[in-house]
Amino acid sequence: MVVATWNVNSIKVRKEQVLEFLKEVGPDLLALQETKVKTEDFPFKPYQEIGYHVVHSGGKGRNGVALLSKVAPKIIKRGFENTSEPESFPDAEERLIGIEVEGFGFASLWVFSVYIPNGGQPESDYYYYKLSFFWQLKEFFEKTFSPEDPIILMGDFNVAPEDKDVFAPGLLEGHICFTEKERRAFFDLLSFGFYDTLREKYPDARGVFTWWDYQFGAFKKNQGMRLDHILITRPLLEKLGDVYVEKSFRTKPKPSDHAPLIAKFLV
DNA sequence: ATGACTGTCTTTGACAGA
Repeated sequence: MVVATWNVNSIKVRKEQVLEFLKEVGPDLLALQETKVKTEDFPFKPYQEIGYHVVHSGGKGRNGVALLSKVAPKIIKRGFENTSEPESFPDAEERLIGIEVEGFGFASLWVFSVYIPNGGQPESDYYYYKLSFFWQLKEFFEKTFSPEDPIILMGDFNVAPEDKDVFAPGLLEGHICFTEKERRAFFDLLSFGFYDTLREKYPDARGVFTWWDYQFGAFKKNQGMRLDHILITRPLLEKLGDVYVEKSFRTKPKPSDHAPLIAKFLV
């Protein structure tokens, strides 16, 4: 089983690149974020034609999450369910989508694509919305699942968890996506029972990033951040193979500012 | 000159992204 996550920064602009990725890498499951389209405008057809089931949840011009799967989804979930204050997260349906599939040795495997809010300026209202989104997401998993359930939660978390996840920790301290509160919120989510696949395989690796600013020649200098993550529960951990960033898609003409992150499992 | 950002819509500038 091969799974991948990719913030495409507009599916309209990246439609062909996603098709190319599916043909080259052939993931069983692909999570997309920032599709930036209403569901009726999502280009389902090219992906369905090469054998993928596609579910999408999004709004006009911003946000938007999708899952592409070789296996047909049994159940689809959009946004938060069973949480204490779902009305406080009006855009949750554009930021979280999940499917239940059967296969890869699992009677029930849940797969989620998530796009955590960026947060704007640290300490702003939007920043606290981002932190609350993390807490609500954890509560969603606590109320809906057990850490013994096979779950893959992947997407753009807009947090670089540790110093080794950014190119210049001193320079970026206090910068959005790298503040202490955001990093705590990320690890609090992990405490549900999630494992960060990249760190399980490469605990000490430096310079492994998934996002590079479009400005300042950042990609060329590998001045990036590790903001995209594939999280898994324990039943999947023992089957984890390699995890890597497919940087080639950041070098193509008109790239997304994020590169795909891929995890392979021995099932 | 060895760098220059890229999407979207309320579109020809503002704004969000990170």
